[in-house]
Amino acid sequence: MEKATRQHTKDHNRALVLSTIFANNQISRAEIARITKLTRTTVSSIISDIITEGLVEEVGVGTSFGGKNPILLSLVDDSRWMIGLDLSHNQFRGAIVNLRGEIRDVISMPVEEYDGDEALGLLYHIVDQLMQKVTRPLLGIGVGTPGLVNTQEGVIINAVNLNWRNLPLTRLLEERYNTPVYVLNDSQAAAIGEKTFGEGYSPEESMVLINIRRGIGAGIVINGSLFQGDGGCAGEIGHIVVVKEGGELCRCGNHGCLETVASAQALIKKARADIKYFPESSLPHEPNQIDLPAIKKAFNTGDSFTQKLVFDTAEYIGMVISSIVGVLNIQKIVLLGDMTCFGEKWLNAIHDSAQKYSLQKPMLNTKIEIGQLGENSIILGATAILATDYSLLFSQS
Amino acid sequence: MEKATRQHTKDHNRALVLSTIFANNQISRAEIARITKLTRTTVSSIISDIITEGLVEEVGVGTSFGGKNPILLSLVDDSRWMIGLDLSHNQFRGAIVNLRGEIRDVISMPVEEYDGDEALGLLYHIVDQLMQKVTRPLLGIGVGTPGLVNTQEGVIINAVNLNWRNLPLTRLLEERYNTPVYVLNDSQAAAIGEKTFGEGYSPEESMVLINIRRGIGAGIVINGSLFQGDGGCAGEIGHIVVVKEGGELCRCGNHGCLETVASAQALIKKARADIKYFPESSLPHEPNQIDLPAIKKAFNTGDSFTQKLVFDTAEYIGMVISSIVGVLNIQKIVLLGDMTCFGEKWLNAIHDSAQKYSLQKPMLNTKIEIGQLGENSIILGATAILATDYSLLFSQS
DNA sequence: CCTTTAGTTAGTACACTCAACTAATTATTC
DNA sequence: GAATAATTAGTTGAGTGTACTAACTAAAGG
Repeated sequence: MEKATRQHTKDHNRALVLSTIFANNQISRAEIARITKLTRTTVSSIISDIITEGLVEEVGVGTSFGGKNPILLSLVDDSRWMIGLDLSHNQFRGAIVNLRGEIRDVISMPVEEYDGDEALGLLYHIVDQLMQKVTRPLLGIGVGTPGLVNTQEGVIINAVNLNWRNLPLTRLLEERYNTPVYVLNDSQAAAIGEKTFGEGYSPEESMVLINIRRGIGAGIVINGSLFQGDGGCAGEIGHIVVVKEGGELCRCGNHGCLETVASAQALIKKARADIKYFPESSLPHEPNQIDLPAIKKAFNTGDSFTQKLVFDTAEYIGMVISSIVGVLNIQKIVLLGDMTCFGEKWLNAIHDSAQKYSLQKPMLNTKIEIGQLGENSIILGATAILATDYSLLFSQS
Repeated sequence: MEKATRQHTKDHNRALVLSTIFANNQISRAEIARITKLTRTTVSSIISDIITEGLVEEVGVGTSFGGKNPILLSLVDDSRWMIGLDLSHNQFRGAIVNLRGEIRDVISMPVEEYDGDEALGLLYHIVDQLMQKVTRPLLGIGVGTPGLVNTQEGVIINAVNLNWRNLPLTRLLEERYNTPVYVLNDSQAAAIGEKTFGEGYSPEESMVLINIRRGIGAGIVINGSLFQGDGGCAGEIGHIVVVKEGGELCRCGNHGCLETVASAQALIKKARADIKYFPESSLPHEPNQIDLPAIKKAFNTGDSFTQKLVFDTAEYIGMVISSIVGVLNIQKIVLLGDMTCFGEKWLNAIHDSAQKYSLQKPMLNTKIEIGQLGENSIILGATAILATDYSLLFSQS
């Protein structure tokens, strides 16, 4: 617990006003006062400050309801820019993003052959290029990376694919670019991204985002803020054992992890291995030709072999969701990643499975959905953590 | 988000000072100022207020380290009392508790034949009696009850054993006794109790308490405060399905829930059913004579049939813990309830199982322990939620 | 012309801070 | 061992910043 001062009060109320403007495209001072319960005086004073800082502007006059017309205020979307990085795919992607989560520029570069220092060099290269295109005040750099991350200290503890261990990425980037840096696990970033820039989330809501690609990870938002756990690896659900006996060996050393049965890679592997027993299947019969698009196509044509495989993944994902809901009773689960290409049917199968393995009551009110931001969620989440750190917005003027 | 005012600042700093005094048996104003980083002036002013309110008193003079002797302050343990109720056993237990969690009076009454309104009457009866013995200012009444609870609205949604449905207990008790009332699920209360009055917990820590008796429930403390989930039933882990195929029917309607294989009742049932196949076992061979003490005795003598049964429960509990740790990466798990009578061996078996079913890394730093407060944890937790609601402490004077 | 709403201005309240004070003790010096 | 300096504890009174109140102007509707 930290002591409270006037400054905290002020920062809090400024953040309150700013988030109210953020949530309402156009809004008057009086309306903000009604929503926040601050007095009109206080709101006017805060608005005057943030107009000076260029964050907000007067954009017109609203309609009167029996009195003077309100002056409408609006966020200046491009008054600050941020750089967001997504390191979790075959390509590194970097983007310039504004306060509304609109992407102003993107660079992506394949990383497949690189790892270790080379990968870091590629990262620098991308940021160097983006930096040259930054013509507005920069809030900072946000990074979403695979692997275990200690966000507080800004260290990537272990990113297997990139061969990074104990990489102090925050310090490296802050020294090189002299701007605030946040490093987040990719699934955690995606969760924050969906929550901040997706539709229909209230600020204090809890939600869990499950990111299913090669690996499987989750980002957990509790009462509106990211929960990272005592060791920073909350959400590492890919290695929960779901096949109790005879499970396949996982890269983590255990057998029967969720990743071995429900990831995109596991699905492809299983399809390639079993296709020879199902000559009637509409999947390509040459294992090397089986990839996710092929599986999707066969799935959509109703091929029963493929459907069985896909629904099996849904069964396991549903099991883990039932655990999550049983433990946390969080009523909003968002799914992301390649596997979401199987759409509604897959989603319903997951819901049925989750229902099957858990108490009816909590599950009835639980909504399982597919993420709204698609491939951008990680980049947007990495920057969202900057945009919602109002101290960054206030220190610049 | 709510607006911030001076009052919030003041309340916050008062709570900060008070919790500092709470955490240090005897402490001077100057030391509080150093710890909290408030100025000595501010600390003195706050102390003056809370001395007037009787919460704190000057208890002596400390040793000087080259200057004026500090005046030592101490919490007046009995300056406020609370009433705590534990409804989760065969007996209702009610107690008068002081600010240090010391029990000043206890009443317990068997509830076995009662349910519904009769049980409520019994509850009133206990509180009536306790109320007569309350000779200090009362902070309020805290209730730990089995079943699903909506704490915000103070409604017991469903307590099967007591046959309560949508019982607005908070309102009923507040109207009857005209004092603040909190109603919590029993496992949640126990978690708060352990955290507040147990040794070795830091205020902002996360922990999960797993309560294993007839049923199994968990209380989840995240960043120092109770997390109840969107529907108030976070921690309902007893009905996570752990036996995927051929599991026994659970009272919830599903098959293979954790409760059906790892609760005290499940253990007894299994022992009674299987004893006939193990004539060499040292357990009583008459099923009706098998109860928990008997099982404990056989377990401690090294009876292999009994050990197998007990370790099987540990295996399942470990599985669920592995899910919890995988999802939340919380490094402190506390176990409570009848089953803790199997001690270290059982605990180690749980740890081994959890290790087996989860990523090594997060689990290595996870500590699984047995609760420190024993049967009092629910009562103490129900009152802890009152004692740490500093607004209650401040509104009285 | 009255009422209502938006927004501003001037002054107030209050919680924390600062600087300077008193009080009491230890350490140092002669 | 007495005088002095230095340090620590705690208080006092003035000062500061932030939100609030009340009263104002401006502009619209009825």
